Amino acid sequence: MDENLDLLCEDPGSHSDVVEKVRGSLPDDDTLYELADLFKMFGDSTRMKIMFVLMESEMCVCDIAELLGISQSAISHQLRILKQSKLISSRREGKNIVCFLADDHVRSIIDQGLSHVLE
Amino acid sequence: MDENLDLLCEDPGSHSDVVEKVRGSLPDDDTLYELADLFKMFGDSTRMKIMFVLMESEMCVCDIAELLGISQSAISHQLRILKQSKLISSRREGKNIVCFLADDHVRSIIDQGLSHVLE
DNA sequence: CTTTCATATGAGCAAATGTTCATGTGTTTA
DNA sequence: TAAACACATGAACATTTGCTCATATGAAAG
Repeated sequence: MDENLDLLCEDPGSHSDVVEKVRGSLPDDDTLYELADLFKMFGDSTRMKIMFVLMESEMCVCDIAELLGISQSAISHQLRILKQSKLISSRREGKNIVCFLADDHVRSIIDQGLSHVLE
Repeated sequence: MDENLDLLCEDPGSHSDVVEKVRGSLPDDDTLYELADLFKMFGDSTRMKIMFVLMESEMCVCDIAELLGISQSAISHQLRILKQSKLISSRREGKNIVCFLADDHVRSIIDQGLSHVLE
């Protein structure tokens, strides 16, 4: 038995065809880091809450802060990061800065995550 | 102009209908934290690489380590975390532990991320 | 049973992360 | 122009995170 095993860890120099094939199929490093950085945005509960709120309606900073019960400063810091990642945009409207989702991918990414979490 | 503005930050007690409506539409806290924890798994480049590899083929730990040029210990630590999140499973096969994706959502989540990153 | 190979794991450490606090910037209103 | 409001930002701090190094476990081969 086990004659079709091609994973040969004892031989570090010449690995199996499978390993070489997989090596060639990996995305380049830039793409990989960009991708990880993107998902990092969804990996914090404060940012997650902000995006959930903005999925329902655009909203100014202080309303987001009070709705979520998080300090205005904390919200502002996180909004800065989300804007850098091009996930959120904003416009000035009188005294307020109104924030909104900048990318429809946000919805589909969160939905994919939800369908995993909700079994 | 601006007569339809219903964001009233000066009045902290009674906020607009929109804010109240959004508050009711937010998922419960447990779901939110689970979701953030899920995306946290995709937010590290090492774990991302591991999942990319396993999207192509199941593979034992030492092959993953050598293929990615990352220490066996580091890989093992990350695999532990990924298994806790039910994203990866493994089975023993002789001396080796063969790892594989435990959930098809992994593919769809990564694909959604990729379509954002690749414009 | 002893050795070897594959993997797991704990301690320690450096770097990244998220918050608070204080203060700065910019816009509106008095 | 001065005061008030909305938001941004930097420093400081505590926590989390991901790695290395050393060592433990566990199956398999001799």
